[in-house]
Amino acid sequence: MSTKAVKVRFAPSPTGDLHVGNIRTALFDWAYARHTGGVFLFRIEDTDTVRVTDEYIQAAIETLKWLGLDWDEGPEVGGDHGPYLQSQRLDIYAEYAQKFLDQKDAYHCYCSPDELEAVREAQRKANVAPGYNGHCRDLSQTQIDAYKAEGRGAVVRMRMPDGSTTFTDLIRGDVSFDHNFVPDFVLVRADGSPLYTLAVAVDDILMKVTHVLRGEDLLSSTPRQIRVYQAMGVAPADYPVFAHLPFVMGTDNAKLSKRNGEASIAWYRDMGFLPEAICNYLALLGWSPGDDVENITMKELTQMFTVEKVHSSPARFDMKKLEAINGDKIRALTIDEFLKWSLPFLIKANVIQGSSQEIELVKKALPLIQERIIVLSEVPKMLKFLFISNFEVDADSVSKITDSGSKEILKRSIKELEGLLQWSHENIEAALRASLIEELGLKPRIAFTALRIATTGSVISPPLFESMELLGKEACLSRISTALAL
RNA sequence: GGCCCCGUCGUCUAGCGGCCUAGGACUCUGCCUUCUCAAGGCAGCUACGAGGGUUCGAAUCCCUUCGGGGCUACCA
Repeated sequence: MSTKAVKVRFAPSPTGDLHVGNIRTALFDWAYARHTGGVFLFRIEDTDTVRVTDEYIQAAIETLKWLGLDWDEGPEVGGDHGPYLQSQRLDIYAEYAQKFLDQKDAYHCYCSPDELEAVREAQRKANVAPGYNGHCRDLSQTQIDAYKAEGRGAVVRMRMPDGSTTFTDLIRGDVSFDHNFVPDFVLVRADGSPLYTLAVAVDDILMKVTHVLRGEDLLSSTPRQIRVYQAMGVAPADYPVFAHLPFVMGTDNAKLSKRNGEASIAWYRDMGFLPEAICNYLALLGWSPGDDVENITMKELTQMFTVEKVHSSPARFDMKKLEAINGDKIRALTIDEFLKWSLPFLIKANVIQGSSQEIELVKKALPLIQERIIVLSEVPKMLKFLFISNFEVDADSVSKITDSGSKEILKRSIKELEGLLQWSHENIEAALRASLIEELGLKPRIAFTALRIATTGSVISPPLFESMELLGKEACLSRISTALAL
């Protein structure tokens, strides 16, 4: 790897929405590129045309943008080694496939899928490592002609020489694979389209990628990539360096699914998780800055991140911890930032339409709820009472204010509040405490709960007096009267 | 089955031969604070998968074993 500048790539195959495992990989790729002052390259691996869709590709691009993982080369931003969609590089792969064929590094294989499956089945029964048996490795011209006459299609298969492949994984150390367990593999389908095995290796070389940080599931395919580099004539010193990241698993079982936390990142966005919180949390999965540091910014991540500190063992995804971090991040927001993040949720929930008066009120109310929520989607729920015109008390709270004690509290409150000259939360609190707590001798909890239900409609609300101040005198009195009539 | 990877509290982790009667965070429990809910503060519960070595000394090194996972496609 010498001293050349670092270039890291994130190359997902968008066969669905990016999930947290993909994101974690992207995050580490990005962090490593930024840490080293290198280049972050984003490539779309869409050689699996039946499973990859344009929608998923677009979603992947949007997701990276939303997370703040900006790339230096790739879709939308371009670069000197494009195009960055593999579907637009087909001629390049065809060229290399032909070269490998010419060099006898690869050969045409005429075995049908059924025949191959039969071979594997027999191997499994015989307790032998399943894999291609080399049937078409050294076909004579007459055999080839015969197959062609049969109308058989042919895939291009890479010849794995005897021996073994050893490479140094930055996270796992030296890893070695005996070629007896790495069968000849397919580079090009019978229809002429390239496979991941070909495209990934060709692109990493052509795009001058120096570091491949990817999921652990690709570890055992590394010898195949290296085989392609060899066939391309690349000197070993110019091979990318590999680092296989541990998995992110679900809470209970192996793979992340909707069962244990949503797999799709879109869900987190809709729930109101901040990108910074997601990145912070994901950074802690399989990596640690040490020194008991946990709450870090994106900037600090790029400063501290090193591949050497990445673990080799898998981590389980824990929604609770993500929520805790999200709460921390929300509390760390300035009011203007908090406002910017909250507005879309309020509008989407139809709590406000977005007028400037509404926004002013939201801005005043936000400090009251900032330390009370863990996700942004709670904002509408908590502020709704300030904006609804046809106010109603929560069905399950009604019974708590219809007893005579509560009615007395509400009556007294109206009397006190009507006489208030200046409608500030300090004045409201002082007047109510004097009357309800000191004169009537009520417990604050009892007195204020009744009032809370009457004014906000719920037993749970932002701080009562501040809420009343924001609601306004008229609305408060009107709501209390309405509650009294229940 | 074969090949490969992995193994510290429930979870994420610190630890890289003595500082460890194993630290932090999240969760959970209790308490304090308190107008609800939170936030905050304090306290508590709980871990080196097992068995052998090496060593004066091991969570840290070696071996075995058990357990988990990945790959084994004309998916990536």
